[in-house]
Amino acid sequence: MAAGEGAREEKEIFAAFLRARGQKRSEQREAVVDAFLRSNRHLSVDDLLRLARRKRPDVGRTTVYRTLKLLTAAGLAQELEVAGRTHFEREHNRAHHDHFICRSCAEIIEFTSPEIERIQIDVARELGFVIEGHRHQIHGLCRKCAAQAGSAPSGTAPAAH
Amino acid sequence: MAAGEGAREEKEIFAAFLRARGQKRSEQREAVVDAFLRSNRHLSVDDLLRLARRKRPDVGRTTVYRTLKLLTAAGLAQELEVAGRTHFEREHNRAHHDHFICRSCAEIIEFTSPEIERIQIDVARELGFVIEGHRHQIHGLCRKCAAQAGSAPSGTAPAAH
DNA sequence: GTTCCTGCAAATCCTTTGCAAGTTC
DNA sequence: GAACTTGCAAAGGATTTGCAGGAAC
Repeated sequence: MAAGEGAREEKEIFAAFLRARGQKRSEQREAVVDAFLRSNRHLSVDDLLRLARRKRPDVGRTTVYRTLKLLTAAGLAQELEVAGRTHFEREHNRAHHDHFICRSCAEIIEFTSPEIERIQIDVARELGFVIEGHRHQIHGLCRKCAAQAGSAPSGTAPAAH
Repeated sequence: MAAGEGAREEKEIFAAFLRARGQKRSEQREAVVDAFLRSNRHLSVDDLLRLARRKRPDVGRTTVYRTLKLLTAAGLAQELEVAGRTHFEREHNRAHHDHFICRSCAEIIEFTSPEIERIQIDVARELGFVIEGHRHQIHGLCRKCAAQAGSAPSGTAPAAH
């Protein structure tokens, strides 16, 4: 696993974040944070609970919820709604990206588009809107599932509403 | 209220939709549908319940949920997540649009961008992804709230992640 | 020692479902 | 009359909160 590249920096940020708010560290919290930073995927609360418990079997679900709140507040995590379920992903220093979500296999494919970014900013400026973040999800079928689903020529995108 | 322009057409579509599935009409269902089509805003389930009850005080929350499912299946409504709450908006014959959502006053501003549409389709094609729909929300502060929030020169959009 | 953290269980909140009674066709 | 709808109440599932005990500072 060559996962933890930036993890050190993020852990420091998190530690500073806690210090600034007069909060303390704890073994369980650390297990959750480590598991979260070690992963590069989109995790549900249960995913993270499972991962954290590999290190510390006594981590409770409540702690995972609370820690995710902290990570989000610290700017290290971002919430993401997938099929009604809340997921989280690392956020720090990540290039902005949007998501394709396959409704069949639930795979999440990330993509970036500087053009879309730019257009958004333009439109926001016109409206006087100050952008703080955004959430952009496209749902449909990934290549594999589309192929399985039968004909579905991938060149003809059906009504994208 | 000059609201119900296309409502007639939509009511017909809905009626046909029900017929095609061997389902029946009912007073309550009609009250919900009317309230929904009369509104042009983004409604929560409770909003719609309240509106529908103005016509028929005996409409139950369950019926609102069930009717919204039907409207969505019929392509007349679209789900929309706002601050963790599910909202619905009319969908039929509406140009596709995305949403700015103000985190301060919760106002929802719609915007459209054919460019973004086009780029999405291009990217999807590259990935072999078949688009069925998408959800694009930008959150931040609307002009009013940004002004109130103090300095915040609207020209300088802060880190849009 | 004080303050914060934890897990559990209970409480919430939103949404769905089972069911008996009422409607629509 | 058969099939569909309804509202209620109960069930579900996700997330939050109250609390007594334990850990960090």
